[in-house]
Amino acid sequence: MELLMMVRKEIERACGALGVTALVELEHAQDLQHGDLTTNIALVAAKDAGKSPRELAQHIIQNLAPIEGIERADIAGPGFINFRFSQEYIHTQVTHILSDPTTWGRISEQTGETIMVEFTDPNPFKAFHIGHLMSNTIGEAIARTLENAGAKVIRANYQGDVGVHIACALWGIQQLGIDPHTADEFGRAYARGATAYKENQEAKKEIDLINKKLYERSDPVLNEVYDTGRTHSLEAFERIYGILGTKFDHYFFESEVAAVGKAIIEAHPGIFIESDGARIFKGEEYGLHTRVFLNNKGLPTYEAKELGLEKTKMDLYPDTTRMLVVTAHEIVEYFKVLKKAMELVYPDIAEKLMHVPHGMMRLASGKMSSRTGNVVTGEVLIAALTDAARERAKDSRADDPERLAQEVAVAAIKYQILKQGMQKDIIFNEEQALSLEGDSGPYLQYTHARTRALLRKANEQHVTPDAHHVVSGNEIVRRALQFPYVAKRSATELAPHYIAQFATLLAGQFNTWYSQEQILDTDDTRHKIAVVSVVAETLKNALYMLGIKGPETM
RNA sequence: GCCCCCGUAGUUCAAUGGAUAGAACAGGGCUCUUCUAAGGCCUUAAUGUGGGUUCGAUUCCUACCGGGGGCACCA
Repeated sequence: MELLMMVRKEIERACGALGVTALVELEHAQDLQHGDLTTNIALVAAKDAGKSPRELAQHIIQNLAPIEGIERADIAGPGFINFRFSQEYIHTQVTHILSDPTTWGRISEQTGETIMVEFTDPNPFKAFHIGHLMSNTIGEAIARTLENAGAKVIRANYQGDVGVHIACALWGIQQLGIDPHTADEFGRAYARGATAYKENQEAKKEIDLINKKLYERSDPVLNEVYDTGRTHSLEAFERIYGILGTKFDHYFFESEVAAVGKAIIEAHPGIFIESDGARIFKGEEYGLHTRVFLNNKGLPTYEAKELGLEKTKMDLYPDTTRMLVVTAHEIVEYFKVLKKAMELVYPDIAEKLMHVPHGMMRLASGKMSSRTGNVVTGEVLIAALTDAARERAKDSRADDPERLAQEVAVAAIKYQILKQGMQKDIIFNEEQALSLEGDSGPYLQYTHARTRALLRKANEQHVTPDAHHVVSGNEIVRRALQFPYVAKRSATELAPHYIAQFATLLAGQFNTWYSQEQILDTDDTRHKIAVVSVVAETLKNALYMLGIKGPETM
């Protein structure tokens, strides 16, 4: 990273000397044939300089002072200037990676920041479906990417434990005679209640009554069912978090932020005006749309609760410098209204808040909906994948095949979500989801396990890595050296898929090399083991950032 | 109707305004007497349409077409 800055400074100096003032963009080359670093400065500045791009590039190169770590600079294509790392630089970097593998890839861009990342957000008494799996996967990866960049991260989970949807579920539990001690059937109960609420006037009245009683906590029998069910629902979620590898620092509940939100609305009558007995915010005045914050019964809606939530977050964690809310993009428009309202009510908090929308998990059969029960639950998907992975794990070298099967299953799910840009929906395809081959999480795990096996063998043979003048596998090492840059981009753009793409590219390069070269028992084994080590540590740390386990054996 | 997101091989996805648009899956053909075949090699195949900006557009702007989401008391 430091070298990149030095090179950029030197280009700027050389350009300045030539009277060229354009912004210098220096990037890692995508195609390593071109070199390691590349700039398009000559193409950008050619017109102003009154020279052809290649001619200008030539002048810039002639003005460059030697840079330590750079072997040479040359012109290519329409006028790119490409820089190549020197062997000494590569050697230094590899030595550094081998001596301190755990910090490899770590950067300091977000040092000093305290960032709260809210994600997953399932509702008790409702199914934990693959949409929640998606939010959890993306949120955890973002959290880890930010931690890698030096930030202190607070993982938060916000859950709707009050409101009509809960009343629907409780009604369903009563109707179907479901035991509130087991959360398995809650999804079905909710679907039953939600359907009845829409289609059946009698049921709607009953459910509204339940909702009122819950709000007042006036019915001891109902309270008992609610409290028991809530506890077991949350415990069921906790089991899934355990499998997925997320540990939350704090759980926020609608029940505790509702009053906070309501108070804020009432304290700002000029912003949240009365209309048809409700309190609304006129988003239209800001090019957005109008939303209801308190309904005509004076009860806080989602919007009001959200207002209370962000305030509660800051009260609890006053050192927070940024607050991210990771959700599906279906609430993008709501969130804009919320953000505008917050800017008027508490601008200092609003400024820190950022909505991070991701695509939706959808089924081939249409939109997933817990209201109709048309959902694939997280547990079902994990179980199906674990079954598939177990078949393979039987023939593996793992000490604990069952554990491996689960780690592979989680990797397969997470990678499928993280390999693509977050904004896009994922059409859930069972066949593809169950695939453990090709461009997949297990592919990365397998490659990692393969590197570890080589390192174990090398260790048994007392072969130590030698980072000097790595010849075979040189291009793999040069690719790996881009890791911190990729990590930086992921952190600043909140886009973990760059890590996933990078890891797959590196793994592919390694596997090709592996199939062509003998690693152990050759003259340059010590150099090759250095390459293997670099790949192993890079993949391990990249997988960690994605929230995927890197087993030692497979 | 208004607002937001998305249109890339048969399919699922990549591509920082740049160099020959990359992978994987599916199809066809090879490859374990050698360090992990969940691997590797070969092979066919794509930027929705029309304008514009630019030295250069998958990327930015615009219109249209297609898909998705949202648009007042659910979340």
